[in-house]
Amino acid sequence: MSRASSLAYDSVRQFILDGRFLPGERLVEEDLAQRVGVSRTSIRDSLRRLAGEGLVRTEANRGTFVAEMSSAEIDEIFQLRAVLEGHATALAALNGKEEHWGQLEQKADEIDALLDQDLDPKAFFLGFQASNTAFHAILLQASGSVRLQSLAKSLIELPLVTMKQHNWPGEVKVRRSNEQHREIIAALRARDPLLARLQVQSHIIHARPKAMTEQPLAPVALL
Amino acid sequence: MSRASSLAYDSVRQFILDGRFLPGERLVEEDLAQRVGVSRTSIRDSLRRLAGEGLVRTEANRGTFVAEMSSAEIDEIFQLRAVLEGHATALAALNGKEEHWGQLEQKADEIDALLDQDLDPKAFFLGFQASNTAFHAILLQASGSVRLQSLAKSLIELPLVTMKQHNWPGEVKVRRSNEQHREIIAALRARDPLLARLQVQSHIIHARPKAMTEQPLAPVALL
DNA sequence: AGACGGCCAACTGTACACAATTTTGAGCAA
DNA sequence: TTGCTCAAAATTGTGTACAGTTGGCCGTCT
Repeated sequence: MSRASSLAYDSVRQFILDGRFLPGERLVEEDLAQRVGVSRTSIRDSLRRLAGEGLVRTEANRGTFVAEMSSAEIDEIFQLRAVLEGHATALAALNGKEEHWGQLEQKADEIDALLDQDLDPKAFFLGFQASNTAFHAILLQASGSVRLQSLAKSLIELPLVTMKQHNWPGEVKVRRSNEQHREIIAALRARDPLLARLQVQSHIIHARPKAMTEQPLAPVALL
Repeated sequence: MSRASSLAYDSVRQFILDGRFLPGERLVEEDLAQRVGVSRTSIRDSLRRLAGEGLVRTEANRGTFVAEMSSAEIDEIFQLRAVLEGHATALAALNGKEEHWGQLEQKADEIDALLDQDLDPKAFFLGFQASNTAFHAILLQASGSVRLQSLAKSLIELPLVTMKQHNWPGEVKVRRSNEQHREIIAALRARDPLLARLQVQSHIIHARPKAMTEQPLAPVALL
């Protein structure tokens, strides 16, 4: 599973996350093979992996399609993230090292720097997304649980398939979100697993795309 | 991904869960292909899927091996199960239908029936495992969250790769475990999400294989 | 017109052949 | 014996050909 195969995987994944293929769209194997410059074999390999991660859906003898997600499903995913990352944070408060807190702070600083920079919306969003994703990745890493890390990581990127620019967060939301990041770091430094967990849960629940919460949400039932 | 492919997947999966291939053992593609009676292509497909579920581990250009799990990892998995199934149960208490409670009760009855039957250890264990797995599957189904269901299901079967007969639960543990099942059903009937979650968490933490808990465990940090 | 049925094109599923890489082990030197 | 080198064998990675399935198009019959 070397060169061609991982190139295929990275490329197709990128196509989907870029929005170059929209949710529900059919992914024709030979077409992808030509675009990436490898054979169908490697493309099929990557489609299987992506199906395992939930980014695409495969129907027998009919093809594979970019995953479509209803707002209910996205909400489900955010609740699961709250549960899993909350747990990860509690573990991090117990097991994490000093170096992790520093790395988290660095990502929070990056986000504050973006806020001072007055960029156009797209650049701002991409920058925020990069730093924010990194923040949560460090949190997961600090938990020390490899399995938890990979479960949560795949959940985190699922909504990106659907979340396009209509629900980019504004500057105000980002500012508030980063304040929460600081509070999380403080709870971790204090080695308070309960507080840290609650703050992460709240942080993630608040981060749900707002456009999709017009209809009444199912109760969160976190605690 | 029809006949040959799903036959390959089911067969290889069964080989691993049966213990016909032991943890750490190398899975040679052509060997599997001959045993199952399909071509390497289909075998490779199934190995990719199994790798996604964590049942095997694939190293580039070196082959794929049955997953090995340390007792620390197994403990990690049980903690994750407690978190996820606890959440599922809270959702079930809110969303579940009457029919679900009946199905759960039926599985608990099956386990009680086994206890009265005085079988040999292996038959007893297999019977218990079937009913117990079904119980937890119904619980997940009652949560109404498809994503949560598939995440938890793959976690549930991971330890089966390693758990061989040296840590089969005795009759006493099974009896206690089924009493917990009854308590969970009662909490669901009462539509008490908090109580139901706590009972499921406690139930799963108690179900951790005991042989592996001789060394001091990491704090559970569930709440 | 509408429904039925069969043919054709497009695509997925499977097998196999060849290329690339790793592992094995025989031969040899220290 | 131990360690090293190198070539053969075994095994995985990739490409391609062919088989099987699906869905649409078009003609025919009612």
